[in-house]
Amino acid sequence: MPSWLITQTATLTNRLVSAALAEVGATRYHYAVLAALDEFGPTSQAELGRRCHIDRSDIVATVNDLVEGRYVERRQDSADRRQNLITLTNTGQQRLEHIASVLDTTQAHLLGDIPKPEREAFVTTLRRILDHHAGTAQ
Amino acid sequence: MPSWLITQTATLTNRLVSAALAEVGATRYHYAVLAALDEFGPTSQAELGRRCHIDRSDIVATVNDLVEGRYVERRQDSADRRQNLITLTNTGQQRLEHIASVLDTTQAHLLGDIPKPEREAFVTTLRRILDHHAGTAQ
DNA sequence: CCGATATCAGTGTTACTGACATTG
DNA sequence: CCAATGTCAGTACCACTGATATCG
Repeated sequence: MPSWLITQTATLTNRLVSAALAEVGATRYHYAVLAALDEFGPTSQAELGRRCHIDRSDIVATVNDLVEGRYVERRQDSADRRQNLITLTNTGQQRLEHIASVLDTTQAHLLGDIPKPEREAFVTTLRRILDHHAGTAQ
Repeated sequence: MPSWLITQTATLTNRLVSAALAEVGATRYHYAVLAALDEFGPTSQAELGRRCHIDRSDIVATVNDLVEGRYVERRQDSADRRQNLITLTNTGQQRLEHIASVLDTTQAHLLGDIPKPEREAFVTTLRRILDHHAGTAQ
């Protein structure tokens, strides 16, 4: 049953990833938001949520954490005062690189001896499934 | 980042699967335990936990639910009185088939237009990852 | 005494829901 | 008036931890 395999694999992945991130005091949400800011530049919270598939409510808490660590800055958008513009700081940039290197190690451990072509096909399929549901799933 | 894709896919999968199961009043744990009983016959709770990768504590609650619905029976093993032997009832057998058909539909929706060979390769890789960590992860 | 089993109580994370005030 | 945004409180499920009692 593929769905069971997917969730089992995800459980395993989450255990490894969470443990690795916990050692540097981060969470998956922290990484996702930092990476999105690095890729797309200053972004509103609602937009961050859409890009990372994270709920608006959870973005609030995540950004609170990141502001506290001086990894991002939150300021009101003067053009649309409903929105907060979140920007990555230099410290945040370094933080992201650190977290990414930790995740690289974890990834290698997770995928172990899977040969590269199979690994790439696997990633392609994951991406295809997600893309296929991109419209229906926020 | 593969691990991010895996967890995103799992989130999507869980949303679809949980929604489908909720409509028939079931959970993923219910399905896993019923399926394990169908495959392996009467089993102790600890063994169920190992087979399904579910914690012993959670097996207790799951079996409680299933006993309440008359889907399984729990009785003490006369050979080893520490153990409860859990057996699938006829009602439970029907329940399992019903849930499985619901999941089949969900699965088809999830995997959408992925061609069969790619689908099989995907499942193979999932299995390989899980097997590779079978020793380290209970 | 040690190990395995079942149970219970409780924790933490993730994902989500509903409500509200503010702004466009 | 309606829609979007940010915030807060609370819920549900999943995974896990620790303690306890029983039994082999």
